[in-house]
Amino acid sequence: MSRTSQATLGRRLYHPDRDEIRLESVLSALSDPIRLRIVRELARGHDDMACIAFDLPVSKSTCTHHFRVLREAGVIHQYYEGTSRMSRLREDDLEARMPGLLSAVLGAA
Amino acid sequence: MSRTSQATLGRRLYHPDRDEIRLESVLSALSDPIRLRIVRELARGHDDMACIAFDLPVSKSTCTHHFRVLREAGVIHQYYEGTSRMSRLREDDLEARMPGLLSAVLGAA
DNA sequence: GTCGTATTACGAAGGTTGTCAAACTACGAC
DNA sequence: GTCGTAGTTTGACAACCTTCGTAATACGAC
Repeated sequence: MSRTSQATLGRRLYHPDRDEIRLESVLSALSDPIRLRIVRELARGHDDMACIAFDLPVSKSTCTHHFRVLREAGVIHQYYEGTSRMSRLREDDLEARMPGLLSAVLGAA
Repeated sequence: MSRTSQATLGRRLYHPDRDEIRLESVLSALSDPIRLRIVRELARGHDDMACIAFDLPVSKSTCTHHFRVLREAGVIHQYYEGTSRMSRLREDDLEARMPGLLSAVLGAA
């Protein structure tokens, strides 16, 4: 304990490198309606968003779970800002690895 | 019994209509490595293919299962031809419902 | 330090998925 | 008719996924 502001750094969040992002994982991450909704909101979303801003119809722990799946698949980037966890779409990385995929998903009915 | 060539017709295969194809189902269907491999082969594939032509590293029943998932998601169309079951990508339907998705998936690493 | 907020971690229930083997059905060739 | 080939169906199993509640943690404000 002790070290006060180390904690934020201590809470490490795994993010795959750009070239570690796997198509299967991304598709799988996007195949859940709640996660799709998160991604759509992030895409519409003008700015990075805290988890709480999404107002999802699930419990807090389930929410954490879905954000983790998206992050570990490489779809979103997350970082701590005070007590909140901000999320941002990894649009550039996705576009580099699977060109057109994200926009096709967002554009679909 | 009796009616000889009725049987092929009797074995009905469910296919969703074009406008029943759901994004989540398609993404989920494509998120499995074996199914992705099937789709890639079909896309490269010049012609409709029988299941056996794929030479997949799984048992027959598992094979049946994967083809069914693809068919019920609306990704492929299947029909009987003698003792074989032929498969074909529903490229037009997919393109109409989720433009660019299939080619993005096929183009990805 | 204490308190409140945002979030994570743990553990469990319930459902779905991928896999197989064994038994079965449908068709074509003979 | 019989035989072989292609595929299905059933039933099983382990692994995973989604969900939750509860307990714990990290930070900001006081």
